[in-house]
Amino acid sequence: MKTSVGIVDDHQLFLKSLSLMLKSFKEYNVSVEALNGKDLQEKLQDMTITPSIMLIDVNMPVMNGIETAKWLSTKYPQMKLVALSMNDNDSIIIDMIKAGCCAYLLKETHPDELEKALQEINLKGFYNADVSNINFRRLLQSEKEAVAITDKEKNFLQYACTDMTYKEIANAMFLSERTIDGYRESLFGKLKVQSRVGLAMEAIRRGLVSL
Amino acid sequence: MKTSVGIVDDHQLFLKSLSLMLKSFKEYNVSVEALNGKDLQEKLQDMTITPSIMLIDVNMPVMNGIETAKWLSTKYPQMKLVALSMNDNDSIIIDMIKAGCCAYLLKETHPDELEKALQEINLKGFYNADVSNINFRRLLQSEKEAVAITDKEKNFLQYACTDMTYKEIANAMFLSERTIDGYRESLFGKLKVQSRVGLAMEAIRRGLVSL
DNA sequence: TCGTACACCGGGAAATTTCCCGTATTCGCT
DNA sequence: AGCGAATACGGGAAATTTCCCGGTGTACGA
Repeated sequence: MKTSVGIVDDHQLFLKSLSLMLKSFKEYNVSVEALNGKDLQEKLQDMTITPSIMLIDVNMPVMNGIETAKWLSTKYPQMKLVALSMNDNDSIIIDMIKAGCCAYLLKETHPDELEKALQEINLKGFYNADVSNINFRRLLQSEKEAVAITDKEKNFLQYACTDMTYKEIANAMFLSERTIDGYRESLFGKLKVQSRVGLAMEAIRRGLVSL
Repeated sequence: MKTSVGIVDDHQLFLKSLSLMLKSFKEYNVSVEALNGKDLQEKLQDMTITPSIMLIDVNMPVMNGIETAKWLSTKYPQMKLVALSMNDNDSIIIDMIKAGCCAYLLKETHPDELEKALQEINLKGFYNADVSNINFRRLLQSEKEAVAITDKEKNFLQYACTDMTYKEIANAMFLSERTIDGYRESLFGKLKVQSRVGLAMEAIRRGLVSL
């Protein structure tokens, strides 16, 4: 009996070709392909037998990796979640693990490694690539709190990653500069930065703003 | 006779699975797989028959898409170059076309579209996806100048995308704050921004810094 | 040898960011 | 009714960014 796997990734080319590769693994079969979390929700609804392993891209529009992972881990607790990420300095990956992922994989991983990872997940329930050059120091350092970013803060972040001055942002958001000040202050604390550039960078890294 | 295709992409998982997909297309065969420009150079050296189409990822370490495309278009002028990009607002893509690419493809493209594109490139020598939602306005607007960024400026950009103050950057680069000032000024002009945040954002967008 | 381009540097000032202080309102909860 | 938490706001000041003014030294071709 083949292991049923699902994939969520907004890059169709990657999604489809990865699917093809998994199918070539003999032991695995791809039962769901979705372009984002929302898409996945709809597709899973119609299914009676859900996949036992789900590969989830971190950066997606509409519904990102974290939200998707959280939703899956509550709705389908027995499903094994695997985070797929582009860069190893993605501090968001720790959030993925907190959201219920039992493994992470970088997209520069070799296919053999992927197969090995899937095998191990099936056997042991998790996989941990010490082989991978993921930047653990950085991750553990920021591990303490799975910071919760408000919708308003997220909205402000969008503007903060821009050429606009705070005064312009305040006008655009119909708020006082002081209020904006508060958001900035709060986010500086949450994301552990001390300048607007650092804030913008961290926002990008965590996929809080889409570029 | 199958058409020989080469792929350059730093994400092995994508590289290999895309390769698998291309091979499944019947009309195509993958003769080279490389992780970056440098890697490709070495691998092409040993080949007598070079691929007629080369798929090139834009964002790569060691030797990025632009450099690779430039090198290929001078060394192998008859080779058809196709740029592969993650985001459609990648202003760098216009540089890829200038560097000799006859087509661009987004990674969220559907595989069928890819096959169609390859077909068209083989027949007409180019492919233009008006179907694609690429942001042409933005590209054309920034088309005028293929701004040349100095190595020193690129180095400075790395620091500019950081929490560091200019004073700290100056110290780290063993330069005066005034000199740093000059770099900033110059880059503001070249990238058409008016604040450090804007500079950092544009640097990320153009792939000038790796995040 | 002159001119010009270019990388580097400095003083100073306006604008913006960053960080203090504190207040008022709303809302849910006890 | 009181209380804490969240949200919005203001005055002011230090730090940093941004933008002027200028200068020196070196390299390179006319």
